[in-house]
Amino acid sequence: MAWTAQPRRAIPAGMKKGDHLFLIDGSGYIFRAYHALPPLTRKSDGLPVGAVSGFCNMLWKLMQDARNTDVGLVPTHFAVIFDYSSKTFRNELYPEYKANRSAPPEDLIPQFGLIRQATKAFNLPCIEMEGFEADDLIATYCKLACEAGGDTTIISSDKDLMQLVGDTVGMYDPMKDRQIGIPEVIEKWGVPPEKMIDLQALTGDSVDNVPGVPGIGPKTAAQLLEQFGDLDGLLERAGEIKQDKRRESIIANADKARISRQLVTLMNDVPVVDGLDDFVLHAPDGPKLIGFLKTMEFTSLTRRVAEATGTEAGDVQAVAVTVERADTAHGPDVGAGAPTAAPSTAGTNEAGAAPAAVMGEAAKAGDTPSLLAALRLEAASAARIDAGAYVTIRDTATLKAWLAEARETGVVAFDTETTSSDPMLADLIGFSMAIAPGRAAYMPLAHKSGAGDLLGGGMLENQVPIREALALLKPLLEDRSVLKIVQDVKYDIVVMSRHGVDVAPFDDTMLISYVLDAGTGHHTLSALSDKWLGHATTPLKDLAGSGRSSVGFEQVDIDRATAYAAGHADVAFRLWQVLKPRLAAKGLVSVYERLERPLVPVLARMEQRGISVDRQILSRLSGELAQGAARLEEEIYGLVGERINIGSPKQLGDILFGRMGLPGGSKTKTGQWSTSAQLLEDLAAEGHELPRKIVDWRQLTKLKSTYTDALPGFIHPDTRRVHTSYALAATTTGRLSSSDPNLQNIPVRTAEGRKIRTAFIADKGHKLVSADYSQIELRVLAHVAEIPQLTQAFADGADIHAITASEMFNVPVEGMPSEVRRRAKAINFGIIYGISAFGLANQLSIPREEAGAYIKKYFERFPGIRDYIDATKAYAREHGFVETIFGRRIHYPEIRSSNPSIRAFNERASINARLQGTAADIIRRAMVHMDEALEKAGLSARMLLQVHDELIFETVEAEVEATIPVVRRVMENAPMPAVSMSVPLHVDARAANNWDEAH
DNA sequence: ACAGAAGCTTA
DNA sequence: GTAAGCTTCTGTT
Repeated sequence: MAWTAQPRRAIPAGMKKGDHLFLIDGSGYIFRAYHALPPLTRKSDGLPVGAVSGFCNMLWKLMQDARNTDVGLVPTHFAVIFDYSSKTFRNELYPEYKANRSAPPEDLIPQFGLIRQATKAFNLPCIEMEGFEADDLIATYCKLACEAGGDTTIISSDKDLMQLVGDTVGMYDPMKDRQIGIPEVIEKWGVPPEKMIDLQALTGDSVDNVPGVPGIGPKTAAQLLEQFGDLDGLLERAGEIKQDKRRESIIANADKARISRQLVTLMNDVPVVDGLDDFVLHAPDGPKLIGFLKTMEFTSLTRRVAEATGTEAGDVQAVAVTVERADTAHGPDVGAGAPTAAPSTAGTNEAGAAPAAVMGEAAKAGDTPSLLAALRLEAASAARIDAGAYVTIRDTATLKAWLAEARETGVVAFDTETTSSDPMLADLIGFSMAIAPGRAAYMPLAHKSGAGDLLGGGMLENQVPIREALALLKPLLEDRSVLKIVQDVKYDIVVMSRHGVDVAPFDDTMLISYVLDAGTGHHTLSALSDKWLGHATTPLKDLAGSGRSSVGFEQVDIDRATAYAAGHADVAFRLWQVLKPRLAAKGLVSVYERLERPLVPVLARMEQRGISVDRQILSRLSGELAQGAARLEEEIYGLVGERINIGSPKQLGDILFGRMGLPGGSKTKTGQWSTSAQLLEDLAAEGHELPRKIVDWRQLTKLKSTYTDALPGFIHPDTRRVHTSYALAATTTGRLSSSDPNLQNIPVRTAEGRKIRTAFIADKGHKLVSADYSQIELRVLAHVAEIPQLTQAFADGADIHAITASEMFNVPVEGMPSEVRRRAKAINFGIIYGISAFGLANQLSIPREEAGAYIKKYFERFPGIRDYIDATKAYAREHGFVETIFGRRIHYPEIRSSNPSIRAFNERASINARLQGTAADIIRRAMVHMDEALEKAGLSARMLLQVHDELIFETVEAEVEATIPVVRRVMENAPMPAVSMSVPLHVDARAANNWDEAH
């Protein structure tokens, strides 16, 4: 139905019973849309319009939806409410209110004005008032509407507004398509709307700087309000609270709670100028609205509005918009900051060139990558995902039809459903695929009846047999002309590889997101779906339950499994359409193509190979550790006088610093005594017997529980090797991480710990080869900061810490005292970590002033490093990210925080990220090139493990001598040809029967 | 049963 | 001072 069909009210008159007022929290929406939607959607002239696009889509959708909903949700009155300025009457109440709000992001600033213009283009009133927040105006209009007998719906999900919810006032969250009434408020916060004020007064709000009562969160607050009725009752009878800390905190902070209550209470008697009769809804002026939308280049919304209003879009001219530009000429624009030396050839993988028809109808000649990216996003965020529309594939004929269609389009998203999150143990239960947005299917393969007896229930009927299914899938999954889209493809590659299927070529939505947005959150399917599609995926536990009562996916009802699994393929497909063009738009294609995608099969092979671990060695060590720990336990009990739980820092602290009265006890942030190793070591150095024994006990029990006892449990029943799992997208800097088990933190520093490494062994007739980069991060620093002395020292193969000490303290390297070198070494590490006087002082156990003096001295001798640090901070602050020398971006969205410690932390992290991230890129490149180099050299060596700057191989004994030079060459030349470093890289390599001796 | 804190392992 | 993951204890769900 066309919009113009909306019944008009002839005469504007206030409001009457049955009327319905819609109030949009415009300011809240802007910020939410900005953060939820693409960071950098831009119009073709560079104007950032992501939030405006979201706002217009929302407004339009809201009106369409509202018209289709039951009676009572059709608006008769409509207004959009904005904040006027940051200073309000609350600042007089409490000067710190919202004081830690940082300035809006640069690319959001021009959008404030545009959103007001959008509101006017929709023919809607745009309401704001100096000295009051939008929330106060909303409260006031709610009250006016209620008094007039009308209903109100507030378009927002802000908890600050929930206090207004009542019989005639509801809320609606347009992003999650969720109505919020009294039951929803109670469900979310545990209190009815009228108690929200008291709840917020207790919990406070760190974003707005509302203090609240420290230590009281929403759960505790709700429980207290339940018990005491309201805040006043609680404050009066606070003495009755049983928990010591809670009682004390509430008594001590009663004033804060009272001021917080004033701050969060919305004012509902603002002297507003516009009355409700000004809000009577009028039909939009088609040409006026379309003119605006055209100007903003929101093509698909323009088309939809034109259809609905019966306007011919082609007849409408774009209009002028006024923009408060922060700096559109130099903003973080697409294509800027491309890697200086990374080549950007298409590569040999057909996956790089998806068929134009699939990549999008909009990709016509003349369109820029960023325009395509913007169009994709607009379409995706407006689309609805219907889980009821998916198909269940139950026979080979249907499967063949889907496979034929996938081959035709050349692109297919798929996902596997299995029995385990460990791909080496996972059994295939089902397979889902999507060939276009909304066109997805699930093929159950091994679902069982839920009514399982001890034998686990029988296999259900009407499922394609796994062998047949795999035989049909294999040609498609291996077809070089069909691109497979998968979220976290390494998992599926390992699973399919165990069934003899070699998945290629592929795109991985998780990795694309990681390249685009490292540092801005997680890259799981659910997070990406929320962020880009505005679609909440169903948690697995909704289907399979959790904990004790959970069942395997094979027990999940097939209809529900279809909605879930096909939904994943559908979402992956849509995400790919949105995210892939953004790589080109932001100049990040080569990072994805060179550092991410090719590493996936390399890591999949490493994980599948695993490494041999000697059970007997671990078992013997475990016994020794148990004995040592038991002896220490008896000695500790003797000294303490009772059998405390040594593993409980709480009990330990109470005994050591409470009962025994040892000195120097400091506090953790929860107020407990600190019993850190550092502190116990200090006490031991003062001659106390007990702390030494505790430190020793901790070392033994740590080694036992984390390593000697846990590792045997990871030995695979079939391969009899240990298969770790590498995460490609878990760190912000580009490093890998390892888990299940983590083989990147196997002990090495102490003799006791190193024994664990002797259990990692080569097969019979084989050797382990360990090759590690020497000082790679300092070499990267010397290169990027262009420090002549350091570059020269590395070129000479000199002792870098000694050279640093010599420069700083004017002492010759010959005969240098080890203490002098140790301090220089600590400073060098400090630089890599984004040095602070506080941290260096801690590390060296010296006064902060002295540490500060060292740093000052260091910068005098190496002014280039100070310049590098300053330039990095400035760049990060301007752009919100830093880059490695290969163009990898690492984002620091909080770097402009007004909180000095948050800001300083982000500055240090960004300084470190360029160095750590570049080193991570270098070893990634080495790993990508390694297998081919070994094969070319006719060597059978296989890469098994990566530990950040070290690679561990297994090779037949006879080839050890030939392997080491190849490995060194590949690692040392890894930056080439993309980057030619001014500092040589150096790799040490050794071979031995176990990891301890090889390292 | 789960979440957070504390502590410890690595580069 | 950077970047991770795992275990134990503790308090809450």
